[in-house]
Amino acid sequence: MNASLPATPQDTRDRILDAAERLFVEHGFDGTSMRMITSAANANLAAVNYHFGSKDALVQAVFRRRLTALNQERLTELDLLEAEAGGATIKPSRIVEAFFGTALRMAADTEHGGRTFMRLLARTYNEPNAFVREFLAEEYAEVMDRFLGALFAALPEVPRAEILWRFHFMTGAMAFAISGLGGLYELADISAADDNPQRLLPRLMSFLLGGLRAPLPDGALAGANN
Amino acid sequence: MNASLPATPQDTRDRILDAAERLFVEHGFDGTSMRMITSAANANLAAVNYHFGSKDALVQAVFRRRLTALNQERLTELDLLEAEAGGATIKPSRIVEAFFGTALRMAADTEHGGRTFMRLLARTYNEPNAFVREFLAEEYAEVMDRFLGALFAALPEVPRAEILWRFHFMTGAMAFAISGLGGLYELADISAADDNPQRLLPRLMSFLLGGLRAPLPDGALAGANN
DNA sequence: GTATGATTAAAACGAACGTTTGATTTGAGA
DNA sequence: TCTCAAATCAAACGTTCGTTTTAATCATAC
Repeated sequence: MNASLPATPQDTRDRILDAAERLFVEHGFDGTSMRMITSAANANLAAVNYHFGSKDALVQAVFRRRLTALNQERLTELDLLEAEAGGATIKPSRIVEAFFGTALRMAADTEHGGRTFMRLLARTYNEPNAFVREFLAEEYAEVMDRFLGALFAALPEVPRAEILWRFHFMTGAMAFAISGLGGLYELADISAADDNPQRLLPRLMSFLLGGLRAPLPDGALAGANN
Repeated sequence: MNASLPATPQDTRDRILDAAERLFVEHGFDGTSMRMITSAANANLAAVNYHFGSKDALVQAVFRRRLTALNQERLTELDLLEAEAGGATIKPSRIVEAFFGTALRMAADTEHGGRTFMRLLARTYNEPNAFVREFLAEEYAEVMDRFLGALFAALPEVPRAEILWRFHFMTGAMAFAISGLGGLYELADISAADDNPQRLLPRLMSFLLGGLRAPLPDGALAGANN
């Protein structure tokens, strides 16, 4: 009678993670209750606390499941770039592509939930929840250190503060790129939207590199700690 | 004994709005309870429902208090630009400055709560809460229409889809600029941070204009609905 | 076949939520 | 001074929250 049958324990865990991921994007962490999650996952209410311990631990598990792999992929790509350069300077565009390209490629994967997860990640950058921020800061620490270091080395003539901020701006553009054009553009000739996900990466990359290479603001070189 | 005394009715309303604004930034809408708000505002628990009707209505009031004025200022600046140009094309940089400059100038005002509000606004762009999204879409409708139309006219050779997306990317960069460097940059030579709010606007503007003027991605001109 | 450990199920826990009620206090005009 | 509407207050409403408990069920090795 049932198509998928009693569901092995591993199944339940994964169904909960999938349901939570999707609901967190839609309603946020606080706006998603345990009952919403478990009923969407066809699991008992107590299943979350049994498998994960608490709601907070579930949130962490949702991130860890994919974020660790994403950041590992980023580090691997950077390793390749540095090995390839062999001590010589790396083109900044390659570094930017390694960081933001991996994210957008994962966001383009609608089959295995990559898109859902990246949308969650994008909207979590500005999450006020304290323990989520701390958790993400820890997960990102090494990646940020490596990529910013690589950009500092690739752009020795640019003050580090400018690079830091521009990387932050680029992250904001990426987050919005992944979130998609919201409901704010409906009046403005929606026919022009063209939200083909295939074109999103080259679109974003052009913008990011244009911003990164832009002339420095007045006074950026005067007395800056380079 | 009391410094500010029994508090006139108008005071209570404003104290509630101020407290809510601040707490929403810190904990989000769902993470901020009526009891947190009223106790932070030195008001009775029932005061919110008395003055505003409901928690949702309070959220709307928090936005309306400042957002309407901000968007009005944006429209006025655009009116000036168009009158000044008198039918001729307007420099895109002027349009970008009119939209994002007003926001960042409000964000630089720490005295009258402008900074707090803009941080709230920035982190609300990705808010999943349905009724907040609808409310913001309505508040922004005219502004988006006018500014995108102005950019379309100022950049007639650029496909509208590209302009639309780049405006979206710029908004993301602005949102992150206002939110500030989070806890993600602590490992990477925090001494280089230099978060002087005076320098934020020129920094962001250089980046935005660089991104807006960047070469179009391959295929952007081929068969695009310009 | 039965013992065993892992998983699911149903029910209840106290706490916190947004909201409402009804009484009390306040302050300005008649 | 009295009046009355506006504002504040303490208390309680019913609901939902995350979590815990206890029993039933399952798979598997002996």
